Amino acid sequence: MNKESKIKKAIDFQEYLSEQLKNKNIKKYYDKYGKQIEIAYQILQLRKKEKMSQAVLAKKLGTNQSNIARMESGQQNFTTETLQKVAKVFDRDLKIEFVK
Amino acid sequence: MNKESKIKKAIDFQEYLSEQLKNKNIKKYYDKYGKQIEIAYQILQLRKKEKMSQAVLAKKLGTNQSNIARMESGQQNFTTETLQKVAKVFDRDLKIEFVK
DNA sequence: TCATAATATATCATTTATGATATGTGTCAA
DNA sequence: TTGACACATATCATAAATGATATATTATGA
Repeated sequence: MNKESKIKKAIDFQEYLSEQLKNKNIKKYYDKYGKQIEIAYQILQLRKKEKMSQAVLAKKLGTNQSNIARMESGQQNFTTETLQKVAKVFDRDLKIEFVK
Repeated sequence: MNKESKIKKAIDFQEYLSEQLKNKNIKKYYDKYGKQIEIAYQILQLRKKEKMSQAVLAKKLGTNQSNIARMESGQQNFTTETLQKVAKVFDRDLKIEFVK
């Protein structure tokens, strides 16, 4: 079975991802940006769940809509302070750990 | 039982912390800086466990000793990129979540 | 004690995250 | 169609993270 058909057969994101990461370039990119894409997605999900617009979330965070769009675009290298603010808005605890 | 003696009787850090956080000023400070102090501590522990000096860790991270000291002092508002680099050095996965 | 390593602190330059405004694009309901 | 809303993107200024060097302080072993 070649790579393409393996990918087509992939049943979930994890499987798809591990296949993609066999490509050195993708791997390198992922090591650097993967985490922030993941965070971006989490924030988007939290916001959607509350049926909140970017503008409203922005106000709650003390910033502006364009900043939220940037945050959710996955191009953001967040600081812990920013993540803390987001957690507070959504009444969550921010968990940051180095796990084996 | 007054506050002081409660604190003295505190058996662990969590208990001590929740007592301290009843003070509004401490609470406010903690909301802003608590997470980074926690991270600082985690990094220190990882480094100590490997019996690694700040200078050696610095080299592995592509930075310098003073920067590690700053990181471990708890005055650092880390970015996810920095945390990713640390995770990589210690062969860990960085976990960032918003938990209920 | 002394020498040396380890860590902390001060300071500066540079890069980057964030705040902010403006504007473009698409959607949807009236 | 038009107007309002939601989101994306471009750009700029500013604050802050990080890189870097020097030096002070502390810990530790000979």
